[in-house]
Amino acid sequence: MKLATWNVNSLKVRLPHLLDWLAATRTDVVCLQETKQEDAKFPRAEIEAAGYQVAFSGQKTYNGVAIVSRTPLADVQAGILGFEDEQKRVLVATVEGVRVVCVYIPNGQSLDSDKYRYKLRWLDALNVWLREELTRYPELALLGDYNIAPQDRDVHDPAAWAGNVLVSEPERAQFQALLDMGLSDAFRMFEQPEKSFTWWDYRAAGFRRDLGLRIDHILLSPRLASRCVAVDIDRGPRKLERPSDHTPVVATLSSP
DNA sequence: ATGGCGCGCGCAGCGCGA
Repeated sequence: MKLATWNVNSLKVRLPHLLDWLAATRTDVVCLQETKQEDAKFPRAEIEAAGYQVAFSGQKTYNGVAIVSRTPLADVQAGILGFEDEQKRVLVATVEGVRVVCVYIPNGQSLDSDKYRYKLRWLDALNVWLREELTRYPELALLGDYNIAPQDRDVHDPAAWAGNVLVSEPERAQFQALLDMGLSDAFRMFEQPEKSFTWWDYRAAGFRRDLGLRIDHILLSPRLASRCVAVDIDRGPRKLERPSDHTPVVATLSSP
């Protein structure tokens, strides 16, 4: 089972990339972020015609998440249970016994911003809800754009990023809190190349110069971590014409 | 590098992303 996450930065623009990528990689489940489309305009028919099912929770202009799966999606729920939030950032569904949690964690903008305080409150709520969800679903995968680079090795230039959102200590502590509840950063379970990034700034030729960050992650519960045989960043889509600024991360799980 | 790009909205130029 191939389980992936990809911030597409507008599904309207990136739908051809998504369909080509699914056909080429035969990915079983992909969590999408920043679809930027209200549900009435979601391209459900195109995705279904490609042989996939899809659940989505979107809004105009900003945010928006979706889960695309070759096999049926059950018990779909949008949002963090018990946390009021107008922003569409969370979608959860069960696929082949796996509780798939798709998240678009807030960016935070800057350390002195209200958006940063929202990000930390949001992460608190996610933590509380996930602990409950984990007890109910021992096979749980948390995939998405975390907007957190967990360690300095996940940052092309840690000195330049010091004091910025995505690398601040409180955010990294929140990421660590997810690991402390028993989840594993699946990417780091394996030997990986140095400078492994999932996002590169559109500006200043960020991708060509490899000025990136690793901020898209797949966290796995112990039961799923024991089934995980590989995790890879697929830089292919980032090389296409009009790419998303993020590229997919893919985990391969062996059969239960 | 703190601009530079790309997106949505909507038809100019701004807010936002990371």
